[in-house]
Amino acid sequence: DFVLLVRWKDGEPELRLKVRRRECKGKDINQPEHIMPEKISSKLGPPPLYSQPMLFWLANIISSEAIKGNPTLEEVLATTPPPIGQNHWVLQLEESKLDQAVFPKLTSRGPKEKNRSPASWSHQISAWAIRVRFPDGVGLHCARREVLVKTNDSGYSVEQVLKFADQQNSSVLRRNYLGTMNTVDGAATYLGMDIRHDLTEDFRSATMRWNSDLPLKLPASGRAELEQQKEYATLKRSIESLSLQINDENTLEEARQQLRKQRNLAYSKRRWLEKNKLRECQQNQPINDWRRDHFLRVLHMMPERERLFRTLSLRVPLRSPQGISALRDLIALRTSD
DNA sequence: GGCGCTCTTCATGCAAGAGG
DNA sequence: CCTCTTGCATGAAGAGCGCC
Repeated sequence: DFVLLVRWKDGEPELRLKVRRRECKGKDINQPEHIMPEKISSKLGPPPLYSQPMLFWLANIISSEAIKGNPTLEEVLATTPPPIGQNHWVLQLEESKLDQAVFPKLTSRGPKEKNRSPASWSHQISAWAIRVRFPDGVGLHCARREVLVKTNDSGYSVEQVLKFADQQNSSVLRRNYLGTMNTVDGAATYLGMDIRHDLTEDFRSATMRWNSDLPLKLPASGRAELEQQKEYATLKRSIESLSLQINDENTLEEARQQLRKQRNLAYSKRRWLEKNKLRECQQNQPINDWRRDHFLRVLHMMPERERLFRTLSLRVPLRSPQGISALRDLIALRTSD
């Protein structure tokens, strides 16, 4: 279930999206629905672009040509709701796209038809965190937990929080998500002072290590150490001997198949050793000056990414020139090879 | 010690990139 | 173009954790 509509908000058109998860917790009835508005703001103005959910949804929707008539970004943003009489206008979706994966598998050649699986998500998110130099990775549920802690603290009823999280039993929320740290400002409450809401956040993230010098590839010293290892050397020799046998003209085709299989196993074993060695190097990497970073040196290689690097952190509305520029870049990245 | 939940590890297969 | 090699998805098993 997927409804995109446009309505007036403070004299300007605003896009709003409602999605219902098709699969959630292994059931297919009573799925939770989530609403995402285009405009999010506070006294300080809007949040940074990267945290505005409609940015990514809109880029996703437009690049997958999901709206009927396949309008451009500019046409979608120019859509205005009816003046009087009706509150909103629902943007019709392309029927054939409704079954398409919202989060498709992405390969180096662009999106694939198939859905991304939850298991691979969990792996990938952790890998992304390592890539942005958190040596310990990040669990899929860390973000969920942070959302639920803050939601629980925002004055909503427990019933609404549970519905939001699609949890049936409040003990799951209390035990597994809210954790041991409560957000009550005990001292201020007792003394009748202003209650603070920013006390626990830093402690929740205090164990997250970050190292700007985290190696993403096995350094030469690590590789040398690895090659000294007996297990690694044995593997290397067995791969070589298997390759010799495979290339031998006298080897029967059936035997060759078997040998290939053996070699593939050896490859993955070797990969596993290399990965472990890399993890070890990452864990032991001392923390150096954070300003020594390679990112700025390779940034120029993809203009879209270079612009996104600058625009995504700006605190501007989605419809601002910078917001539209970010949307265009995301669409370009998502549609190009 | 078992349970429920999640994350990590490990094995496997397939597709695509790299290299000759 | 063919073969070797790598990257990644996938899912089962294991580990860790808190609770009872």
